[in-house]
Amino acid sequence: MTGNAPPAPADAMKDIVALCKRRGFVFPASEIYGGINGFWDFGPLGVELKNNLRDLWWKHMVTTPPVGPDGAPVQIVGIDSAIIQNPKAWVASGHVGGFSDPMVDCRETKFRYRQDHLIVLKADAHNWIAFHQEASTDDIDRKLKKLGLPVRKTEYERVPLTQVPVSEYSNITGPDAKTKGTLTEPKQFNLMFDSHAGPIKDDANKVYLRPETAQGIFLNFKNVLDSTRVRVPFGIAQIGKAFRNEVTPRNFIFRSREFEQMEMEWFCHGDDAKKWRDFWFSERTKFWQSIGLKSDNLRVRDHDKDELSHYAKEGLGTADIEYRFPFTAPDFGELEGIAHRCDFDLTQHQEHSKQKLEYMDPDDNTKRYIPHVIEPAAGLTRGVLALICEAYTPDPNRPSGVFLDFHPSVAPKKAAILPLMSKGEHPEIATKLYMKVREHYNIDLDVKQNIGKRYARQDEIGTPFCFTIDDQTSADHTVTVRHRNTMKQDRIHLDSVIEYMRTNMNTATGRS
RNA sequence: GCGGGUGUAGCUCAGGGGUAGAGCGAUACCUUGCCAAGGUAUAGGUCGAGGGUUCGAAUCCCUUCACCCGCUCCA
Repeated sequence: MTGNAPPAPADAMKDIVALCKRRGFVFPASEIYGGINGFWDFGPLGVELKNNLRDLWWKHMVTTPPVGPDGAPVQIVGIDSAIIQNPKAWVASGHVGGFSDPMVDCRETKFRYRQDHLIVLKADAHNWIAFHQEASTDDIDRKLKKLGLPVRKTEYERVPLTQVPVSEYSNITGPDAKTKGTLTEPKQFNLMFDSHAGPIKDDANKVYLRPETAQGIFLNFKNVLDSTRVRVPFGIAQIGKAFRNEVTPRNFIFRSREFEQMEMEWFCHGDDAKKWRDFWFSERTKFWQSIGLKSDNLRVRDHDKDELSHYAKEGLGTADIEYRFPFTAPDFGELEGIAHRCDFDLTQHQEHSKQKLEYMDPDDNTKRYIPHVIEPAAGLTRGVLALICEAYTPDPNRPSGVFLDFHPSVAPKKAAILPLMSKGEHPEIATKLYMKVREHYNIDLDVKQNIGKRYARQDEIGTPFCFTIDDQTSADHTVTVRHRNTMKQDRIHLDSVIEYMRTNMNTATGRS
């Protein structure tokens, strides 16, 4: 509203959160009870935005999947599995054993470390020094010197902290500490929520809320093969809630404890994994660009070796599609990971379940193998956040001071019908038009208040088009189209509104 | 989990032991009719929650919750 410059990125996040609440995109969960850390509710506009993204993903994956490298459309089917599965599934997947990271705290420095990241160097019987496993020899020398110990590191015994009994922690000086014995005993941080199936609360009926939707797909691999006519290579897609008991939920809906994933497991022969990984990496990048993440805030990146997950150690690794969120800038945050999971999951489930999960080549019955998996796994919740951040556009030259530059395909409201006056025949014509257009598109009808306030409101929720009925409408059956981004207007015939929206829906930004 | 900050009307914020405030917004009506215009009126708050001190607490003290920033962490 004033002539101020656009807010700095860090401030932008504050404004975005406020806008999301004010206009009904995202509310803090159970807010009237003081909220609950790590949980968020989607409001009337947020759910439309999220559903749009969800439906577009499903369309790109399942309904109209892309054309593969060989020129034929690829084959992907969908499922919707239960959030709670037999707990053995999570033992097999590695989540019960591995989805927890024992942590040690330093009482002196208040730093916290992953126990399995620390190495202990035994300088003598009672002077042990802990280091991060990646500490350079220079770092180690400097630390030894500072503590007055001889610098002879190659001669010292090196032991992972995980192998040091807690009773001997009193000998250890922490990585950033000056005094001995400040490391606490390791604490378990299991990231899986658990519950109990049935009324009795004991270990026998302990169950877990899924920390990823992927496992539900692997558990149904055989069912899908047996009930459909898919042949390798093919994909199984799923969208749904997942739960992680994050130590520190942060950054609005970026890392919450309950979130939504869009995952597709692509089953192929191990020899073809590289080809498909590249294919999906490229397809998934195009997808995000096609729905509006076009700026250089979107980037693609191959994982470093040390980031590889437990299932990808032997494979081609993971490539990330990342977005530069205001709170990560100038860094990027993960939006989607395209992982080569090898045959890890199916092999694990075959071993644990004792069920044959091999694929038999239909052209050659002697060929049996466990397919490899390429997994494009995207965060639906994070996608929504990226769309909002990308759309957020401060503009001091308009009454709202800001507008959301959504691509029309994701905009929660595609258009608003606005009678210029709340009296006379404008509202009647507007209502008629609204009833007609709403059969095709999600739109608003707004009658109250002066036209400027109504345009401002639509700007703030990112509605691409406003159709306004004025006195000329009753004379010659035309309405004005007001474009969100430019605030410019055209006049079109009343009967061509739907056609106009159809032709402009996929391309229109109003910038031209 | 640690350190710092914040919490008063839908939003932005002022107040700082003695009847709860402003601007914007919302609602109704009037006026106007293409970019948050003007007028009149109305509604809306147990000052984040709980406890304590006090004749009296939004204000002082303690506890707690949530959010933000920084650490830490994140398949």
